[in-house]
Amino acid sequence: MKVTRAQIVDGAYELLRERGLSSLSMRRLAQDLGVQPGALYYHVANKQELLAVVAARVLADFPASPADPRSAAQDLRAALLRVRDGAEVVSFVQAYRPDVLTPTGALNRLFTDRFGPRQAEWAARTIVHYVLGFVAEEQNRAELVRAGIVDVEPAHERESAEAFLFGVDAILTGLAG
Amino acid sequence: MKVTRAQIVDGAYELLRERGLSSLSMRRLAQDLGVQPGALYYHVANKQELLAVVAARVLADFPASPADPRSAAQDLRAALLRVRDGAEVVSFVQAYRPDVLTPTGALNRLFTDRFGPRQAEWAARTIVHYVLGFVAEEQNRAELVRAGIVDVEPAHERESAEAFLFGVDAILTGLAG
DNA sequence: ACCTGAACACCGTTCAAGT
DNA sequence: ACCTGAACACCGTTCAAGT
Repeated sequence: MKVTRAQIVDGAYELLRERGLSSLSMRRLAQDLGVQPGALYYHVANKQELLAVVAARVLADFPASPADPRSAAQDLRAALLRVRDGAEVVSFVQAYRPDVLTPTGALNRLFTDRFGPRQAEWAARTIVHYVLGFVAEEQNRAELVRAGIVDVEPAHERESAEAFLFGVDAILTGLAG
Repeated sequence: MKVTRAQIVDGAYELLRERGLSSLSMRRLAQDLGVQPGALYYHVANKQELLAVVAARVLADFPASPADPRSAAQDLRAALLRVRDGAEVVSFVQAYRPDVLTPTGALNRLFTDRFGPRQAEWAARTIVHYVLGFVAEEQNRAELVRAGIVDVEPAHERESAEAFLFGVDAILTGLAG
């Protein structure tokens, strides 16, 4: 059996999207691809590097040049929600591969007319931290509900979106003032 | 050899504090306590439950009744920074044991005079999400530097505190407006 | 060049059997 | 009541040997 790097990345992304982070192991990925675990390491340095590429794919449909910070925040949340544990993976990768995180860069640009470079960066990170924290909690709860560990009905999307925008608008109002 | 639940919790907390989350395994903890891994499960249901108790201890020196949201945010950050991976552990526990998270409750109370109960809750969560996200990134970077994976000099505490407060003040200004 | 087989050093959790 | 011994079903990673 043969695998390409592209197949590995595709497989990892699909595994994450539909089974979640706890199912995304190198061994299971290898099995899905019909190959021995060691074979993956010929195409990929290690799991961290693979996760970085997968995180970039999660963020792929986040627009490169969003119109305004408010819709950028909503787009970021939407992109993260499309993949199980999306926020957790992106948070993890953000720490050691900040360059993968296009949203921070895009938001940064939206603030450079209002702020100096330092504060534009801080403003962008404030939004991103909030969005990642909010969505991570949403998705963690969803995972626990799925696993039957927690039986609290997850809030309806209507209410979640409302709570989400409350925070976004507070931050943006504060940044504007 | 005998262990008490208190010894297990103390040991887990110490292991986390000085060695970090990646060293906090049930097997290593058992070894530190001079006991077989299975023995732990007589005192603790599973690792998740143990982490919930440890997270509560991380937050133990967060004041129960902070004076104002700004100092509450700083106190929360300080409490998290005292323990390696403190933010990650608290974030993880927050999802399935929100009751352990006293900070949200304390912040909630500080907002109830300005807002209705729904919005006070949202306001509190906005702050907490931001703080957890900010500190998680700080600590993740610190871990990667320690591991030699990333060699970027971590920002000085002066600058980190400044960036942190920039976000806190933006959020609080927005909430006030 | 790329993969297999097999190992190394780990995990969390369970449970009969011991004391 | 509490612990041990031993197992089960996993991990990520490495690497000689094969093709």
